[in-house]
Amino acid sequence: MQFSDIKGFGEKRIAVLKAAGFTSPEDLITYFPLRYIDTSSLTRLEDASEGDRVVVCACTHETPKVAYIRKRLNLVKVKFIYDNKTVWCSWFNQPFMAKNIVPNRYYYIAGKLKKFKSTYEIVAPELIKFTGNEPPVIPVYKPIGKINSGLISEAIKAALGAVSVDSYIPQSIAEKYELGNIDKAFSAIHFPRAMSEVYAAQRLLSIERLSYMLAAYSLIKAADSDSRAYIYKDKKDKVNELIGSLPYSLTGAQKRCLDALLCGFTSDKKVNALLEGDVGSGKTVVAMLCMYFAAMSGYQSALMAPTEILAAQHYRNAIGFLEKHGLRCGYISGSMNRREREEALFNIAVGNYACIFGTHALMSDDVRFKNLSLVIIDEQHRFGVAQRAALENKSQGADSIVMSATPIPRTLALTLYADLDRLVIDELPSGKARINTRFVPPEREKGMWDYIAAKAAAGEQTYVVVPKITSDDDDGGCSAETVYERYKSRFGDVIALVHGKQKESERSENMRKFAAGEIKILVATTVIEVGIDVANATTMVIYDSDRFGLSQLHQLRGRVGRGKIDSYCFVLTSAENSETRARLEKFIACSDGFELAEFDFLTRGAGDFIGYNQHGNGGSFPSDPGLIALCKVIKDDLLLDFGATEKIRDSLTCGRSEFFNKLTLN
DNA sequence: CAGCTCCATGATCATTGGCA
DNA sequence: GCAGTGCTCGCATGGAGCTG
DNA sequence: GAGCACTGC
Repeated sequence: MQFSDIKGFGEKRIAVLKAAGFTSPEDLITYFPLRYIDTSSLTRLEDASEGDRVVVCACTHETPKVAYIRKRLNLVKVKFIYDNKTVWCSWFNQPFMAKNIVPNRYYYIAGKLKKFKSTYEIVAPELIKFTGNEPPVIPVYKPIGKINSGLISEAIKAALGAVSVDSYIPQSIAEKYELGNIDKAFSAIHFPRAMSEVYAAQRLLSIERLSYMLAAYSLIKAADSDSRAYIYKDKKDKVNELIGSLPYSLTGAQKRCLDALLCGFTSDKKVNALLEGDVGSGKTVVAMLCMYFAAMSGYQSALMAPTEILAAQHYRNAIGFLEKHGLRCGYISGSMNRREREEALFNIAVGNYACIFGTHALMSDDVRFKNLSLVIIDEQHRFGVAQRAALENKSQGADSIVMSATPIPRTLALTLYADLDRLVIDELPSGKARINTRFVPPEREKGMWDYIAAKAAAGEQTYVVVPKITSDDDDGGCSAETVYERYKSRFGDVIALVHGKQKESERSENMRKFAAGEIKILVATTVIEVGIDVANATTMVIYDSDRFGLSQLHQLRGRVGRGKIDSYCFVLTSAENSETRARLEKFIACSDGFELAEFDFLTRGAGDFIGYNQHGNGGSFPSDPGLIALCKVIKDDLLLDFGATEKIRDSLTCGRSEFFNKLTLN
């Protein structure tokens, strides 16, 4: 089937679609609606609040006309009547709307509600003619170039009529778990007769997708022979020697994880581990000790980081650490010039470098290792199935360790990383300061200020974190700017503001001043979440704390207490409801990132941990722990089914696993 | 820093003719 | 193939935040 | 006004 078979698609539009990566109508099947307009459930505007998406059915009695307000701005504003009540609809710069709207005809009007006193208004709503036989639920797609939602819908309709989607889950298993038919689910997602059909279909697609992924992981793991290709000499004593020479001692958790890894290396099975630890728990040292161990047997090891900055940082650390102990370290990144790159490639290939650091450039084809026995990947949650398969391929026979800094909830990790041995560094280095967390009700804010002032006088510093930069959207929350002004009038000049919209120079200058202690109070958005380390900062204030996930709050809290002085984290909120209170209670009571992550996961689902790269929610990742558990069970059944296993294996080798493997973690 | 996408803004505040 | 007609659908811009 | 289908050449 071709686009040209569909009415409305000519030369230009087909070109647009091709440019967007859609070669045929079938490709559009996984282009899910952004949202739906449900004409079967009309909104009572009295019950709706500002900003809600509403749908009403109304007509106007007047002939609309265009008001020319000034150059380049005109307005069509029409009084629509529904149910004896008035809704104003305005269209800016769309003068043609005036002649499109026929008086005394009924329309469905869908858009975001604005309220003023007792009047309702919708700016630039969608207008759908009421005919009495239109579909009850109308899908809305994100336009592709200048191709509008309706046209996309037409193409999908044609495609769905011409092909059928088949499931990775065989009939028998689908029946066993009452999953329903995936082909029908695709139709339901695009052309639902009621919203309930959409939800059911989304659920099914999620299940299909995750169980596919899980099965694929298992297959990748199984295809990769478990037995090791590189035999290490038992040089644990050398590693211990190195540990002894460190200016600090390892924590119990670090030792435990390292031991487990070293035991793995010297066993006859390959190591596939997930090494998790909070920021500051010392994962990197463990990683480097492993690299050292590999080098003691004459092998190469590689550490891959997600960004150039991190890769470079690891490399610098390595120079100060591993090179001192006689190991040559190399670095490779995409931004090297030709000469540097070639030199690096040469040294890697002949084995001059024992330990190699870099970004994903490490994975490119021209990088050839002499004898790579260990691959360590730092903080990559962005790898889908395909990449994981590719990496497995690249590092044939090598041990691999995946490091993650964001605590992944246990339940989720056990599912997604079922093929990896999970090691957790759940202990922070001793000698670190305690952090006390307190809830500050509004009436105590003044008292808190006095505390901050006292601390500032004593030379200690404070972070003030706010969820957003400006407050023009005015949803009632605090903004960095308003809080900054308030603090400025209270504390004077010892204060600075930092946010993502500032010029880099301004931001880094403020950061520098804070780090140097010239500034005592830093008002900031979440830009400070990572990569700032000021030992003298002992107080953290978080406004509108309900707007952050628990894990994020935990990350923020980790910015203080980095020196020896005990620290405080104050959380404020204007939210009253019991659920947000419960979350904050949990945060206050608990200082373990993993526990918080788990709590977030169980109460709010996986949304905070998993990013989608799909439009709308069709087939997004199941965020419900119960559903994830179900997928695990289905995965096991899939692996027992020969036909299903073959199908999945095929999809992997063809690199054609389509949308079912496009999931990314963040 | 650049380039991208998403999203709010744009005019007024009431709909309307008689009263003070 | 191409010109002409008539159909349907249709804003433009800037700020904010994210990604490379 | 853009893009497309349709008609008539």
